[in-house]
Amino acid sequence: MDSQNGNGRSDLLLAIEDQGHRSTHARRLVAEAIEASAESFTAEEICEQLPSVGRATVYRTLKLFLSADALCKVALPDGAPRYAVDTGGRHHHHSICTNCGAVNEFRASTVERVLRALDREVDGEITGHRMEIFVRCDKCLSGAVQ
Amino acid sequence: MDSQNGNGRSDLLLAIEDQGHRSTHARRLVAEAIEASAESFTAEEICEQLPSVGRATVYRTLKLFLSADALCKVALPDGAPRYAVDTGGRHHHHSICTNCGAVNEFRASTVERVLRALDREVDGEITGHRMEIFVRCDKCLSGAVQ
DNA sequence: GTTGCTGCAAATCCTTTGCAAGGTT
DNA sequence: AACCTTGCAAAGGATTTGCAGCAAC
Repeated sequence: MDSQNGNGRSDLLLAIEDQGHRSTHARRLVAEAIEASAESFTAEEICEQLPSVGRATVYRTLKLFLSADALCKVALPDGAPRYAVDTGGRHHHHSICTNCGAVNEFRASTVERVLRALDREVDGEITGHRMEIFVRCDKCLSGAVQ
Repeated sequence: MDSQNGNGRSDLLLAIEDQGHRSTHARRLVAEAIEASAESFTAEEICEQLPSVGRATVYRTLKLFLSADALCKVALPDGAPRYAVDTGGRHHHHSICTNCGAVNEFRASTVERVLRALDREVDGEITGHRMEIFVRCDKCLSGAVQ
């Protein structure tokens, strides 16, 4: 659950530095806000928490984190977009609690197998996919959050 | 592939009539435009084809068709929304050709089986899911469309 | 004649872009 | 110094809403 590495430097920040992007004040603030958020969050929430950072910069920074695979963007059933820290390495999918917004990753080898099987069932050649699972997480089921 | 039933009345229209909605001129026009479209389409395309129908009405009508399960709404990898006629009855998923926009349904019993299996792998209780498969369809593969 | 529907324009939500000023290496 | 980033404000795309007039039942 520790979102900082031993150096006290944000993993998110490191991820984009690795891609040649600069480590700026605004980006550091956004990274910290993200790492302080319990569950998933919206871009707007970051903007509210960081009035000193322009909305455009927040979006640009989120996009950088996304392209560095340090963040993932999911959508609730109604399409409302949410972001969450992405820790897994390889390809994986996400489950989103529709009650509290908690996002979890799961590497479903089964899912990959199915996709391969679908290749025969589907017209054409599969080039990609999107898959999200909506849940009511254990915490919410046990009443921790209404 | 016939989108009209034997009565010459639009299936889309019938679907919302069954839900107690009125059969109006604007709705008839929207239904016809949809049934005349080859592959998937955007709301904006319908608006362009029907200058006499207000944009709000187009969206309201699309929403009605959606809630009657006569239409489906999918999103391309970049998130761009598209609509397509939904003919299948039961729960199913869609494949979308990223080249021509063709949308096909497939009832992947395998997928459902996997979802059931995931119940054990995922934290909490599964309440829903979203799954889209992106393809390059046979027609596009064979060069029919660049 | 009710009640539902329509078009219009304005509003909303999420996000991007142009640009001049300022920050980072 | 050279180039990247920033904040602001405006633009954008998709969709919704308020509302007065009109249409379907």
